Amino acid sequence: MPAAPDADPVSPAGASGRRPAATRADVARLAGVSTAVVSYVVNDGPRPVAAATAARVREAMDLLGYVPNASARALRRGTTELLGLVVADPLNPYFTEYTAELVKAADRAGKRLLVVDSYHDERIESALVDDLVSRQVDGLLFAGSLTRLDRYPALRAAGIPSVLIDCPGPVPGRRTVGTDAAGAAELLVDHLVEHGRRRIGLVVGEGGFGDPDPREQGWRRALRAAGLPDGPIVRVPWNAEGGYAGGSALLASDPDVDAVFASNDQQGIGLLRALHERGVCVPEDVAVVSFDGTRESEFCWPPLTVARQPLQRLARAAIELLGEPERGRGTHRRFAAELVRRSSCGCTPDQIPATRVDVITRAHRRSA
Amino acid sequence: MPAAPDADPVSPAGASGRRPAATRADVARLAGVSTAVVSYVVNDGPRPVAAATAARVREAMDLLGYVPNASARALRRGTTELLGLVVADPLNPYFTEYTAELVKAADRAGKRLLVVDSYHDERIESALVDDLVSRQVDGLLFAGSLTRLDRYPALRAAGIPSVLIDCPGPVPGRRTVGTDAAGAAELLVDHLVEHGRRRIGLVVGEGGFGDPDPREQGWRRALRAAGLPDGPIVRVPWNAEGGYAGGSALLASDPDVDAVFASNDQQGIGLLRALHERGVCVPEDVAVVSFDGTRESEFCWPPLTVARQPLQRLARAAIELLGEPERGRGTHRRFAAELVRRSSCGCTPDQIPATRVDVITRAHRRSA
DNA sequence: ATGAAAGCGCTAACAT
DNA sequence: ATGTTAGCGCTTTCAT
Repeated sequence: MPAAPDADPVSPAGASGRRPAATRADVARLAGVSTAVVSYVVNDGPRPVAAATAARVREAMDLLGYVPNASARALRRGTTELLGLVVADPLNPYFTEYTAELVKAADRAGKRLLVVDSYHDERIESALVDDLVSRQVDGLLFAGSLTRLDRYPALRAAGIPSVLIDCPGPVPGRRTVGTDAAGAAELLVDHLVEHGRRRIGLVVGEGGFGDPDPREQGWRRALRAAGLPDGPIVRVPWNAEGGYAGGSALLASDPDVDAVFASNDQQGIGLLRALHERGVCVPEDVAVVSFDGTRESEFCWPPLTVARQPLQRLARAAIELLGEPERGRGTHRRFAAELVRRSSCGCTPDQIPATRVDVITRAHRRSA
Repeated sequence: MPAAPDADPVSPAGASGRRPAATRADVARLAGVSTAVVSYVVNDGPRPVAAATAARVREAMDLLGYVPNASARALRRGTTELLGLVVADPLNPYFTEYTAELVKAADRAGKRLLVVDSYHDERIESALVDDLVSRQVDGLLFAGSLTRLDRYPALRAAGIPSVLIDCPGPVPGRRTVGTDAAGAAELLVDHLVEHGRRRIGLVVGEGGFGDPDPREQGWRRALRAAGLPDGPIVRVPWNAEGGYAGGSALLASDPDVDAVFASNDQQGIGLLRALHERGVCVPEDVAVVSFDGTRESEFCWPPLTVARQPLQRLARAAIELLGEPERGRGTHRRFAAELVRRSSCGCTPDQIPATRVDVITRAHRRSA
């Protein structure tokens, strides 16, 4: 006799009218065990199961194409293995690269990341946080904004831990991770000084962390230490358009500028364009350095000398911090940026360590 | 006397030992109604509730800081309002920009996006898909790989719809959306021909869609139509390093090349760097164009002339497609790319429409 | 307009 | 080592 349409155990239904997914009870019935045993097999505990029984259960699961229902499990266990990430500026490659590292770091901890974009809009952010809380995320990460916890009573009430992941300094009562931005600025400005630059401008973002932003503090401190006067400052948005506008303004206001520190890569890249369009040579006429060290900084022209943020370590620290017990006074994990010499600062090829593309070139020469 | 730290009714528990979250039953009790009524209020249906009663319920919810439990709701309703997105190449800005648009488009449909990165690894992808199925996602989006459905029986068995979102052409039995890549290549090569370029090379990726990749088909077709011989081809990875290596190879093998079409922006950007390092002027000596039109293509130097993919429309189409009833033969939604003239092709300023930065510059001049 | 209650799939305490 | 079962929070049918 012809098999019923449902005979194929793996994809038992046609395109339409598929039969309901197998549950734990179906598996138990087919394997001739109780539902508890199936649970023990699926979760590898908490009770032991005889090897032969476990094998029968696994066979039944395969046969039925059984997939556990995460909603039911979450309801029962009270944990979703889900983390929320709220990104204020999802267009900035710094944050997308950071996000990729967070996805990896979460994965290592067996968690999935629910990414949500707020575009710096408090109302959007608020609705999104409510949704994440409702979805019972085990933790919340905030990127690119100093989200105030008291705006989200639901978060606090649910006792969901949260971390500010792009935070140059500690915040009382909060868990924070970040790169020492002031130190990075000093590193960069010192380097420009070593190259003999004397009139070093600053392009900085609007509404950063603290006032003045640590990047500005570091820039100023390094200038003082070198016995140099403050260079011109311009405050613009944290993006390439901002850097472009800032570069134009700087050039117009102070023709003697011989170097500029851009507070993030995007501003640095916009700045580069402003310089190119005016026929200003980089680094001969004006040296440029920036903070972040995203991939784009390596492939613009000329390649940007940067203070690179250690994204992998930041991401892992952020995930770790979520798991740690609450400490009333807050916890800050600070990382140092690393100076990456490329050519925009005035370094010559012999001063620049080999990069990925150099390796490519060499490999190509060999094979040619 | 100082208020106890716990006095705030909204976050009633201290940092530790917080009390369990309020449930629907708590709200019902406080409002003096049944749990069903609370449901009706929360969901605005399916049964009507008297205005006064609804107000009482809402008050009780506020008082208790009640947040619905999405896991319980999902368990009961069988839908999570969650979509999965599997990204093969999360480092490519094209996909991160696409992802941001998908997040927005999903949001419009009241859904959240669970983003997961496969890094082109089938084993990782497989584990990730299983997890997403287990989490009961309402649909699955695959970016950057032609994932074969038959590798995921669980997906099929669960009847979860999926869409290939970066697909230049139809695939039998699948839902797909994509830009007409062959048409985009023609658009670009035609444009180079108009600029008088005669020896137009191609940098293309490895293992694209079909064989040859539509970009190569379009490039060849446009050359034939112009009565030009095929230019040199080089096959390299779909990233900046690939474009760099490809550019180096092209230049070495064929010194007469006067233009190159790069199959994506990243390759175009790497190519630009190879050209710069060799002192080749763009566009004077070699014109460059690429396919994608990511933000980075606008801010590299010189700005790249590109065929831009309509990401917002693609993203919306992808989300829509998930909601449509299954059609056995598959559905493909194709979009045309748009030619964006910038300077890398040889267009002069008067041939280039105003861009964002021009507007910035003008605004700056006015205010100066 | 509202209430009572079954049951979604799973886990784990308590049986045996 | 394995079975039984209560109950997680919610939706919705069926009463009233």
